[in-house]
Amino acid sequence: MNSSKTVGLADVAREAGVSLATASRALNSAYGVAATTRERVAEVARRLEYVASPEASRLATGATRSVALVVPHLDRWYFGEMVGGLEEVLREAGHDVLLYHVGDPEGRHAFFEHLPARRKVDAVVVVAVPVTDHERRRLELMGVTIVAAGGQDATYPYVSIDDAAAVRQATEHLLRLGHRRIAMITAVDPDRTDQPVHRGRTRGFYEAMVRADVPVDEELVVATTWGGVQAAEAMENLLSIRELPTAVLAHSDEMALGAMRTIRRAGLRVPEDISVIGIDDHPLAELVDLTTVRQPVRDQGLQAAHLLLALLRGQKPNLAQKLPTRVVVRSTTTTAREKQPSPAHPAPDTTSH
Amino acid sequence: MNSSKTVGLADVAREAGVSLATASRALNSAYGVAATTRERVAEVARRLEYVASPEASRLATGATRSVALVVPHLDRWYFGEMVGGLEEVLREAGHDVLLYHVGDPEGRHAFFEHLPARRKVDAVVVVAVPVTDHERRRLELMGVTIVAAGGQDATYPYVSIDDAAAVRQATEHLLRLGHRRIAMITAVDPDRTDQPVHRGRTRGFYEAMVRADVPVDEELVVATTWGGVQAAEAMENLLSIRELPTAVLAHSDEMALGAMRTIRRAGLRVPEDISVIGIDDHPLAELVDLTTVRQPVRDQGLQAAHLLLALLRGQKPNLAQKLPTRVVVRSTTTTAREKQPSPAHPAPDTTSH
DNA sequence: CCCCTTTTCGGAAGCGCTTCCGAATATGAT
DNA sequence: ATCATATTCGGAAGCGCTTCCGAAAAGGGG
Repeated sequence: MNSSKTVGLADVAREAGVSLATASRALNSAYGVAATTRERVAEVARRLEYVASPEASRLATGATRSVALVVPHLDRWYFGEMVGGLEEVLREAGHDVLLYHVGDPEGRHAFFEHLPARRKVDAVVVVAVPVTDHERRRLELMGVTIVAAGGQDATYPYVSIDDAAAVRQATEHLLRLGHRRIAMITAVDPDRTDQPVHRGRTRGFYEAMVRADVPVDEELVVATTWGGVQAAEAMENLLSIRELPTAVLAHSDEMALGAMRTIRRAGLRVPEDISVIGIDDHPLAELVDLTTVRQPVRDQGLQAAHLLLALLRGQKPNLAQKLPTRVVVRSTTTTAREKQPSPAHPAPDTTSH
Repeated sequence: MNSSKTVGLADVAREAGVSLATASRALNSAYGVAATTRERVAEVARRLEYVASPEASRLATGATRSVALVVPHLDRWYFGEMVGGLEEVLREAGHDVLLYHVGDPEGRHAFFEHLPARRKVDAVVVVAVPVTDHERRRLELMGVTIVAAGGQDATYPYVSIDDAAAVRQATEHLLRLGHRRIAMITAVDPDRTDQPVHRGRTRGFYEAMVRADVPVDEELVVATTWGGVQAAEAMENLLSIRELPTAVLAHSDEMALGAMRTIRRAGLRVPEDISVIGIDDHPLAELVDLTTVRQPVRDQGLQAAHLLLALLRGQKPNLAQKLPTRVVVRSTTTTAREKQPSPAHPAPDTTSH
């Protein structure tokens, strides 16, 4: 199966009539080798299709030239997009990208206790995963550079969006349309019991409301985990309130879609009866005409990777980068209706219990 | 930054009072070391938090214990899900997972010409990427085990779904609802000009139609690249046909959503005027109540990984596995209408030019 | 109690590359 | 032409681990 013997540096050196040392220097275009020699060696290497053994050079140099990506989910658009961005610049910079999925609590625990990436990477980027103090300490045991991509984590050099600003933009969009009874479905990370809701995003909402001098009805802000069906359920609660909201702001597009499903099933119309706005600008948001605030996910990945590379090079980059967001108006938001709508069908039974 | 010196095998050996050779054997639980010795070494290793240098052991053994994942997109649900499945079992089996994104033609070319994974992995899994003959030849240069996950490729041991069957199921669902004028929006891979449309899926449609003895109107099958907005445009063409279809079958859920947007913008209703069915059961499909045929994506990843591991172990697993699909009925399909609907607004101008 | 087999372990030779150091040769100034 | 300096290159010592091979120790049978 395996064609012939793999060619090693020794073969190249012999063929080019130089020593191993010179061959190595020539190929790494290091200083101290005559231009003509370098060219000759390079030529031979090309002809022989020589590929350096990464193991050997890593052993010799100590640098692994690879970085670990620690990701909590792979199956959500946000993470795929982020990883895509990271991978692109990392790969172009000649680094290998190792993927570590730390989904559920057990997987998470396993990762931080065993540190499978130990001794294998020069750096790790945690994407949108809030690390506990203990986990941080474990990570540091690896003794490598760490950066955060996305999420709300200031423990490491990071690039993300300004979550508060994003929600503020969404809220202001609704306020501008005349909405006053604005509901918010906040997201909480299921793995992190110590931090009940998404702090930044929630804060942005309150900021915009007080700034506009509109009182917020606490009944209208509900929390749930990320995910459409969870948000759909949360929306049921919202619909069981006496005085319905005229608009709802969800912490993600998936959640917004879930809310819309509940609204429609209750016989209400979007946006005539209730406006809906999400966050992300998920690719499908365009297809369902969802108004949302767009965040540049892929860019966050790209920037985070650049940040990491700069750090690795010993430069002093900007350690805290926030990328801008902006609202994309589509057709799920409109001006606030005047009076309470009467549902065609009553809302699902979610009265009290 | 780096805490103390990393402990090496030599430290463990010294501390345990044995030779390097014995320490190595003890830790790899190889044959030929007394149980008590083994235990003592293990204990010391644990206490010192010893972690073997993967570089060194790889260099010495020749096995890399890592596998490359070659993925054409990272930002689409299907691929994230697939990668998630692969990563899970591969990681549990102690392998590292290297990610290689081969998106556009240049990236693709770069990958197959430079073979960046060369000498770095024991195996590669190509996920849903059809490889050309030339690419196949390049890949083989790596001299490693190869499997395919998803997609329509029989060049390597694979696990995927039966594409023809999936579309047949979708078509039969529509036929059962009384539809006769069924349109299909087929997907074509933009990187593969030599293979115009998705063969399997397209075939399944024709099979179901002839089996039901319903003639297919060639005007009703249109091709486009994967993606919602592309499908939306394709749908515009479909709506400019004199006698409208009563149902449309899209090759993916994203495409189905695109089609729905066009239909609704044309003032027609889904499903009353036109039924829509997709393929995949994208997580958002549930939220928008899209009827679709579900394919087990994550399972394909899991199975593919197991297949790979078996191959690596020298076993003889089933080299061609097809996982079942089934239609999930939601609310975008209903019985065929009797008469031509009259659009509230005329369809967008797509008449001839 | 001796000799032969089995078990346990240490020495040492790599794995394929990088890099320090010094030798050899070339370059330039005087 | 001469000497100091700069350039180019080869020898050799690792990087941290695995594993072959043989020596030493332990076990067993007569």
